[in-house]
Amino acid sequence: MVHSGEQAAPTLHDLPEAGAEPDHSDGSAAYQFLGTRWNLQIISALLDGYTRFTEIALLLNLNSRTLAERLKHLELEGIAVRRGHNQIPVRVEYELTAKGQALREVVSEIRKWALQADGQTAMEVIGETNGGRYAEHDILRIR
Amino acid sequence: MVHSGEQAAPTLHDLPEAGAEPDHSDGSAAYQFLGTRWNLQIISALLDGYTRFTEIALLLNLNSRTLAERLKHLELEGIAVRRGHNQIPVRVEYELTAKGQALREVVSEIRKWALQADGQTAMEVIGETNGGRYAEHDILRIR
DNA sequence: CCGTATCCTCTGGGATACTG
DNA sequence: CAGTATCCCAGAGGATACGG
Repeated sequence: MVHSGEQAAPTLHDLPEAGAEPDHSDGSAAYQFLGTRWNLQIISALLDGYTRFTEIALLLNLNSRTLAERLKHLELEGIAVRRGHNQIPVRVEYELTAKGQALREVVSEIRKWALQADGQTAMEVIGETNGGRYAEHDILRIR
Repeated sequence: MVHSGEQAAPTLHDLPEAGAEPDHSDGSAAYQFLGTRWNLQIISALLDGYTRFTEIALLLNLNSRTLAERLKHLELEGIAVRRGHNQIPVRVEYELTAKGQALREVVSEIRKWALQADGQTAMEVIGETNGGRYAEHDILRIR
């Protein structure tokens, strides 16, 4: 991408060509989008009120190159908007559009799942380790 | 993977080392997992009752190599189980565990989102195109 | 039918350095 | 601070062929 016009997921908007084969392939654009690395985490961060570029980069420990690309993608999808307050020092804020806010439910469910999944995993671990102590793994952190 | 023990997402189970830096980085394993290409689609397919290997491969237009790897991963995560009926011709079925079934809510929310996202997008498109006809794009297909 | 084994290409994305 | 520009490579994953 860096090479010739960065571009992550097929921009939601796109259809293989009206006359092509009844291709069920690509799977819904939504899955494609949500299934793209970092997108969920970034959205999650935005939902939690993190709006600054650097803030998010630090939070997710994500390099600026990738974050910039993803945010640009979110903008194209109409999921987030960039609001640049031209002042010194530069201050930019990203926030979710209605479409982006609508993902709150999705993220919410994911968090629920992660929690119970953690529980189940913990039980498995407990089963195979002795003592009431948790092993030094299986701690699902939800950002 | 084929090369040296294929392995997609960090197996949910894993922690950078108890004594490491308070690394908030990696983001929850759940996001890592759901944010891995194909996982969501495969789970969605399983939720919809598609249980056969070939069936899923065709449905998602996914090659066997990748599908096999992902399914193996799902098994390791305790999200799906492989049930091999030893008969001729070979017949294998994959089904979700309780942990996997729990993802139904997540998938459900994603579908809802995709639908309304589609609506919003359609409206935008309508706004910039004339006539009541939809442009030949923006058709969100849900797996 | 259900995979595994190879080969091989493409690109995601980290590291690093630099601008406005 | 908020990116952009490069360099660069491990690894995702498609195509193809084969095996139980």
